[in-house]
Amino acid sequence: MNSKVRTRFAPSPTGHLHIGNARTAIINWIFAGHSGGSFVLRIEDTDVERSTPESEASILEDLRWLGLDWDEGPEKGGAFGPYRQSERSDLYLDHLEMLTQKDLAYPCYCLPEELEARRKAMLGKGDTTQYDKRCRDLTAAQIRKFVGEGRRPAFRFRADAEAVSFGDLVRGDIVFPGEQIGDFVIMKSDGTPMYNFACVVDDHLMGISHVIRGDDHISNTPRQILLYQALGWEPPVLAHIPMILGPDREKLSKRHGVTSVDQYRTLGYLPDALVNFLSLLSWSSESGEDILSRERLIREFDFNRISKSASIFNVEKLDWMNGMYIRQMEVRELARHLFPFLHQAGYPVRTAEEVEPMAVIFRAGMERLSDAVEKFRIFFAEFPVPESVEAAEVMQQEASRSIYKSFLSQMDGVRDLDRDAFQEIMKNIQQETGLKGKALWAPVRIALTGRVHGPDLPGVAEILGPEKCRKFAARALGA
RNA sequence: GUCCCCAUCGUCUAGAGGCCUAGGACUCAGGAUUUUCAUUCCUGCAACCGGGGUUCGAAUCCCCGUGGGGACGCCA
Repeated sequence: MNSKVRTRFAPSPTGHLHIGNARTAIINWIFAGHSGGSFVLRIEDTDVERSTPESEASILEDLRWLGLDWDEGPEKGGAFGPYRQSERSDLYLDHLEMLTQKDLAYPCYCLPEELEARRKAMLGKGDTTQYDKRCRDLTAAQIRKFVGEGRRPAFRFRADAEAVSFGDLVRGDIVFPGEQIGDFVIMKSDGTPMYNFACVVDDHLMGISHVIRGDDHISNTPRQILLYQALGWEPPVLAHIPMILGPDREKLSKRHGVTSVDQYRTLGYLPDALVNFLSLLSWSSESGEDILSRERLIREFDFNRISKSASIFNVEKLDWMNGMYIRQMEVRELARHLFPFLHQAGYPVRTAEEVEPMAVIFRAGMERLSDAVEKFRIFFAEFPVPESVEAAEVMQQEASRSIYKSFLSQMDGVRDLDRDAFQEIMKNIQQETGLKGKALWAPVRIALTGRVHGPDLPGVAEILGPEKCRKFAARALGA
């Protein structure tokens, strides 16, 4: 008996990586790390209609961006491949054969339209909508007739259990009445396997020890348990984690707006913050702390600390957390993260290095990386434009004009304008004009940045440099 | 409709019978620091869905309601 922990994340490539799936991936990744096991990535592309290579590529990219590296899977290989279900057809066919041999699966010639009509009728009567088993025991003649009509069969599992129960790591024992489970399709008429079937075959063959997935899969589980039993296999340990809901308390979906990982990346969220935040939905550290490094997440993870109830995605807390990560990050690294946003905004930045000083003075007020576009504008504008009536008014005041004159004369001949030099100049202006505090600083800030508020002014002036400072002050006087 | 799951501040949560006049975090309000804003720090507002049990004692255990969610596909 191999006791090594193996978890898996099995997305279907039918769109971008969704925030809810990302959370599932995170827990799987964390638990594998926690147990010293392996994290397997498997692509469930059995839906020929909706699966696309582009989606697969984007999901892989998002996973990598989140830092959820997989030990086995596409582009990585491994001893249990292939890792795309579309490349494992033979396996499903073989196991279907095993089931039909044992008469646990049978061909069903019903057409989708026929099934749909019957399902509607059942729903109208208020019954459980499940297959009426009419193809269960077809005679050879009946089969010939269907084949003659050109029908290709799907295969259904013969579900006769009285009840199905299974243990769940977060919920304990769950029991489903057998009559609730109809004869479900395991192989489509086009020869591709259905989710429940492929999932069971692959999880077993890939040696998956723990299946950790969203609790919307709970009602699938009894069907899968039946398949494990039919195939003579031991089911893996199951853990159904609560779902993430939108603000309206419904399953998070596209109509809730921003729900995919790539959108959060574009908006300026850090992967560390997103991973930390998502891991805290339905899970909490024993210490009660919120800011947790990946190392701590991995070390402190415990299924006993996963709550059973669904949680609502609360962007405000993510914003706060992202700000915390921005503030605690090394400046060099922050600048590297900021660079693409500034570059894309059209600012003439050449290297991440030249962004560092700006990052230093503005980081305290940032929640998202993209905030830098707006905040850093003052460093790239040809001239600062007063951004409010208040600013414009202050600039016109007589007291401000005397400050600007004094500032200009103080700046005469200044070549290096570091913080201390600027501080010195301000002190001199204070003596010259008799103005101090806000009355002194606000006009200067407005002249240099066009704004009433902003970070520490000496720092701003240092980055602007003496040339611009002179130019802007003169402009303020002339305006 | 049927089945399954869930239920503590607005939100994320702590709580595994007495440590609970229910703790923390986000948000919000007020204050301190500061040339402004922000950061940081301090203070405050704010919750055990309802009803029955069990028990000396229940947010915690049981039952029934109610509410919410999920599933019921030749989707995953």
